[in-house]
Amino acid sequence: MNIFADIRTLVLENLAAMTGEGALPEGLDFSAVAVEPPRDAGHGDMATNAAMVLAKPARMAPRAIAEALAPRLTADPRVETAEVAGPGFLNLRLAPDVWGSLVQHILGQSADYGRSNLGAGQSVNVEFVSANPTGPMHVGHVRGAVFGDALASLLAFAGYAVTREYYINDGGAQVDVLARSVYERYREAHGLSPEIAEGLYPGDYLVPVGEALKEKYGDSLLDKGEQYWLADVREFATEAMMAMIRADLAQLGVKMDVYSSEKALYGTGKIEEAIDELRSKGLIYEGLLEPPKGKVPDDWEPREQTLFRSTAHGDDVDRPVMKSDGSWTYFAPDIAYHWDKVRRGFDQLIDVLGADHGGYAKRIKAVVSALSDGRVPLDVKLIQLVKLMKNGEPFKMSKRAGTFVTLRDVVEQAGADVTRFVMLTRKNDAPLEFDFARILEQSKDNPVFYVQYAHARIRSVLRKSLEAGLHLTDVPLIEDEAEVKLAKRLAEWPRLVEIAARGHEPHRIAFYLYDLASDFHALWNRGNDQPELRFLQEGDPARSAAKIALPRAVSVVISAGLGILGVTPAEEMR
RNA sequence: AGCUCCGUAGCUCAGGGGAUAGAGCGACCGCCUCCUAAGCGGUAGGUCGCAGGUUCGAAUCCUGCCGGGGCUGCCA
Repeated sequence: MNIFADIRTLVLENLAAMTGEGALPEGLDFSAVAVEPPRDAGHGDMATNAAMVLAKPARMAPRAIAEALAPRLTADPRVETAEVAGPGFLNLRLAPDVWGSLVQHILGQSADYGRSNLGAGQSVNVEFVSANPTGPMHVGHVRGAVFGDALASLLAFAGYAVTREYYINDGGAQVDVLARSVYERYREAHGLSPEIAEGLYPGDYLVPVGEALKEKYGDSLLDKGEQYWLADVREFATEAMMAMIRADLAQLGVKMDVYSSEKALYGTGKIEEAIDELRSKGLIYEGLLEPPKGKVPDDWEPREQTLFRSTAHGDDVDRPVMKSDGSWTYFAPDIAYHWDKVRRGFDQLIDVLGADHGGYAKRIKAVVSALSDGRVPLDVKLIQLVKLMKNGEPFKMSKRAGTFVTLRDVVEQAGADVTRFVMLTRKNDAPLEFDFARILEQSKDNPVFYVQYAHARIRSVLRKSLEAGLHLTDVPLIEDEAEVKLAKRLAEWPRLVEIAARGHEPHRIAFYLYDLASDFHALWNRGNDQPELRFLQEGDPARSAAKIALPRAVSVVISAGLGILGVTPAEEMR
């Protein structure tokens, strides 16, 4: 039940009827007609812009349309008043019992309230994290992980069939570096002093991997040339890293549906296939690239390369898929990977990338556009950097200085719930300050506690009411304006879900929950001044039961919203 | 130089064609014999970076400029 959508339908029906009666010209486009909550609550419960939008195409005065529409709307039992206001708004005030039925509906629907059929079962692939398997996940990855996971949950709630996917970059030079680094730790495990050359990964997290390697291979790899052990060590080390990353993700509460391997694309003809597919569309050619604009590298030499004509699909320059020595660039397996996703039949693709990869968005979009003949939309969500702070001071993160902050550090200090919620209190394209001191504080500075506190208060009331043997009812008693305001907020939930899902913006859920909690706390405090508004009414079980229905509906929505964000709704605050 | 994101209250940020632009923090004034004050109410605080354009209507869309972050051939 989405009241805004329902009333919009009512408006559209009446506009159609007016057309039928000749009160409006034929063939008008009603798609811009909106029914929305007004900015100012004094204007009513919802407003429609129908008259203003239609005035010009209908060649009529907005007020004339609005005045003709108003009595038709008030004929519906749900609409109490419809007033023309401002430049032509039609402000609607709904019948008071609408809010009561809404609460009943929410309690009946429970966790399904707000679930939408927006996606209509379309399949969406959300690729996120995709951190290189060369070390533990650090804070920079956390935001992308949380964002991708919450977006996936949001889309599922909005009726999409969602696949969460991680692309393992295990095919490039960096996994060779990993293997060499682990090999040194393997030597160390044998009592030899490791030679961590410049360019190798120095982190301690590889020490146990070296030991495990010794467990498996004994001393059989010692004093052997790289060609002898590189492939085995690489596979061993990559698997160890992926096990670590999976554990990190699990700690954050992220579970992937599919792990795709870059390495698995090599030597199987899949890259060749993908490139051939592009070639068959006339998008592959041998050519020279212009030097980059602006600062030209000193050692620039024009070289003939195999290029992808990405400019035919919106990119700024064509991109090399093959190096001048004939080997693939990193871009080639990316093409094959996205070709694979297209062929698996997804209706939509989403790539969640760090903002530092922003330069790749256009070429990947070009790939998907070319390989799907423009059929499959790809949305690239860029995640801005996380600025680590401590007491308002920037907190530098450096591998060398040993202040390398891992996902594990963050989750162990702040907890998964706090980490997830805070990471979602910014738009993905805005930088985020993550202040350890502030986040550990259990106060109003911390939005997670604010929302959870509201939920905990409701659960507390509910526990008390059950102890008192109350017979709950789904029929609420809504008297006060603070209660009406809260109910209206609940009415916005389905609409908000659709807006957030449409825009791929899970942060809207977090902000909504904050507002909902705020309305709830306001009502709660009103009970301090006006005891008759308290949920639990001494000696009046029937009234108590009716008063509790509204907060129960609030807890249903908070719980659903937090569920989308992957945050546990607290039963109590300790 | 190009591409891209950002510029809204002292600070951190929502809003992203509609009416008088919002929240939190900070400041100031109030509210606990009470379902958890981890809360609530109020006051003060704004040329929505600048200039044009589109529109009945622009913080929102377009163009240009200014300022800041990120990226910018054969690394991933």
